[in-house]
Amino acid sequence: MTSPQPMTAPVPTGFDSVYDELVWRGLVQQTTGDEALKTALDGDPVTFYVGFDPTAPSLHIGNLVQLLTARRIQNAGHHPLGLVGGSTGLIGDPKMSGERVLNTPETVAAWVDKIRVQVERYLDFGGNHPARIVNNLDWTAPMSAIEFLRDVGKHFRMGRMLSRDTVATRLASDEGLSFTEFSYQILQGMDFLELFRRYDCRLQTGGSDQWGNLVSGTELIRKVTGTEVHAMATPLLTKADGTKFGKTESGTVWLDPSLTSAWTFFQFWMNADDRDVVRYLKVFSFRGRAELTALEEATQSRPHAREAQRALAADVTTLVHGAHATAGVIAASTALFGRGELSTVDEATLSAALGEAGVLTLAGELPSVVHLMQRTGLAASLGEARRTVAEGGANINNVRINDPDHVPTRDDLLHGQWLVLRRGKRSLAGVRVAG
RNA sequence: GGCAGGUUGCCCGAGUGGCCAAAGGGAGCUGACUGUAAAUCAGCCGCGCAAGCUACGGGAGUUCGAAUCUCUCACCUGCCA
Repeated sequence: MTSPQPMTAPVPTGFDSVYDELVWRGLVQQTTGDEALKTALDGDPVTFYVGFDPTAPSLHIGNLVQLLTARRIQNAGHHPLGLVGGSTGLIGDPKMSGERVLNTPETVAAWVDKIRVQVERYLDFGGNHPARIVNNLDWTAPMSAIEFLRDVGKHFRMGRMLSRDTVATRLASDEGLSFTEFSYQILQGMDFLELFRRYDCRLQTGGSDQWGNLVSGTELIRKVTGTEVHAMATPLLTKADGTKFGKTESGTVWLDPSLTSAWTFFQFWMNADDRDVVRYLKVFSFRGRAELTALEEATQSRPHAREAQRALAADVTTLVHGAHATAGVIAASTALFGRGELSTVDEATLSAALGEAGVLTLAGELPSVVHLMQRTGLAASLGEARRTVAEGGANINNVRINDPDHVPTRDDLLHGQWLVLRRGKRSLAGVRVAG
């Protein structure tokens, strides 16, 4: 994260109504009332909130959907509240797959700090309708069990709570469901009520998996105050090939550069399927309707040029990692996936590129190609590296290596110290020979 | 607490004494075709150059030889208390 404030003034979206824009971008799965929500968003500034539980040391690109949706609503003139779940993170939202392991309060507190910083990056804290960060631990921690049960619990009906999809599934499962996790929906409902009281917050947004929790809040507010407030859920992003969005072979795509490098992050978007790329642009890019329509047309008429993928990768990487890192990654990609003119790449670009891909630093005798592949992590074992060589998938400086015992020489070093090691078409690593 | 069934490689799943590093499927990897795409086709897919080593829930046995048989421990499932 190079700057806490990557986004400049709102760009024209091509829409008069932010609600219409959200629908067009495919961000509206379900609301408490489409017409009522549209009217509210087209009117005076509304305070709304979106929450993130600290279940990991970083947010990931699934959470980014929520952050950018909030920013779009803010750009339309509304006040966002970014909530970090200091209390809900201690309890755990029930998952279909089974009971969560509780994290220690120290761990949760540490993650809260990291996630707060990430949330701050995507909202605007200046201007006429600044964002604000809140932590639900602030109002939950001081509350006594008696207050919780009398003032909040009394408004929740067991039938309703038990009918929740996740709850019903878990109760029917072998593992069952703890009272702790069962209570989660009450806590989240309470958050909305509290934010309504403190800030007149009237809208909560979240992923479609949060729908029950969102409604838990609107219902609580109606019962306690008689006021109708809104909730909006975004759909789960899908991939055309049916696999889960947001994962690579090596796992979740995180926003934290120490968990997912800018290079890996960029490649993730660059590799988007033609069938998915326009939908992703609508969700993750701030380009307006006219531009996105042009990119959609480009994908259809000139798919090989992959203009939409380039725009998507550049836009999202810039948002998350900053313009500087993105420029480096683009230079890197152009050089390393180019036509083998590696010698023409200047050392600074090469060094930055390989730095993103991963570098193994060596001194002394150069090892053979299979050892290099194994030590850079391109192959999990020497045997796998040998197989790759036998299959014709091993390259040094864009030259295919057919002998597993091939040892590069000093003459092969680019700029006197670099080797570009590639497995297959996409997996790259750098080797830097010191001394 | 009793009785019955189960625990196999990243996942699912076959295998009931040697021909088992373990069928088949999925995932993954590589090549061809391409566009750092999709689809398709082909090969690969425990570790090791190899000899060999490790592996079928943990441990102990029987046997020339065990994923397969015996004992035991742990966990899961179903039925009965």
